[in-house]
Amino acid sequence: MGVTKTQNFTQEQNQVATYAKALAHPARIAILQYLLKKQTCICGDLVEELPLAQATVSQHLKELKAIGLIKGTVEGTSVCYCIDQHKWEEVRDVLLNLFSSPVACQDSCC
Amino acid sequence: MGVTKTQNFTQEQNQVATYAKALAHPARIAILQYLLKKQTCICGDLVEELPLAQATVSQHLKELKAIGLIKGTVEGTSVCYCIDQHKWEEVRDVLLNLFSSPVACQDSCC
DNA sequence: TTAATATATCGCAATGATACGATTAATGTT
DNA sequence: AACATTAATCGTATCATTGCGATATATTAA
Repeated sequence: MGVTKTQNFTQEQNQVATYAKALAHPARIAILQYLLKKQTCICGDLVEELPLAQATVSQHLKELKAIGLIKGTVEGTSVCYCIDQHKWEEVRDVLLNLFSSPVACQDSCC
Repeated sequence: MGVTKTQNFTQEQNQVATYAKALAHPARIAILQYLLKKQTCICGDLVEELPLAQATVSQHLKELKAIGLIKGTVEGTSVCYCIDQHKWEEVRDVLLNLFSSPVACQDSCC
């Protein structure tokens, strides 16, 4: 059917999956890394940094904005993008919460 | 086109995206949580735990196996599933490495 | 050997994601 | 006002993902 049965899973499971999906494309990772590296808002020159057309970059930015991981502020003819610190830490914590669980099953168990 | 231009991004960007994609479905999160909770291998009763058909569960397991996050051992008529500790820690570290970067851009900057 | 049980794979249908050219919208410049 | 610049949106093509019934495969039990 191609439709994820979201309603049959817990809120936490859906949240982790939603955050992971936002990170599930190298272009979006590249955008986040660039925003982190520059230590400031990026106004404009994001398209030149990526090997994708302007429309495609805009679409990836839209997805990151949709979950609140980045925010854009109109600044003249261009738009300044920032990582949203609160959401950034929330996503980190949600992922960390899953991966903080120790793996009990050792090599010998099966 | 619908084809991700993988070759135009760095290995690290693709790695993060690949791991994130494996986590980008609530059913796969549910599987991992169940394996963590049970503190041991799970032999058989995974299908009953999920609100999905057997074929669909098998497919999600296949995806987790494809990146090495879980491993299956044939045990009689059933298969025992474990989380692979090494891969688990690697995925955790790769994600943590991205999210350990501080967000320099504060509220006031734009 | 035959039957039962459990898992994987196949085939199909429906929806989602990716990519980009073209267009639109908004702002600044002349 | 007219033009230039920048980003968002639209339309469309293509491939990927999700889901499940049906079937194949493998092992155990009778």
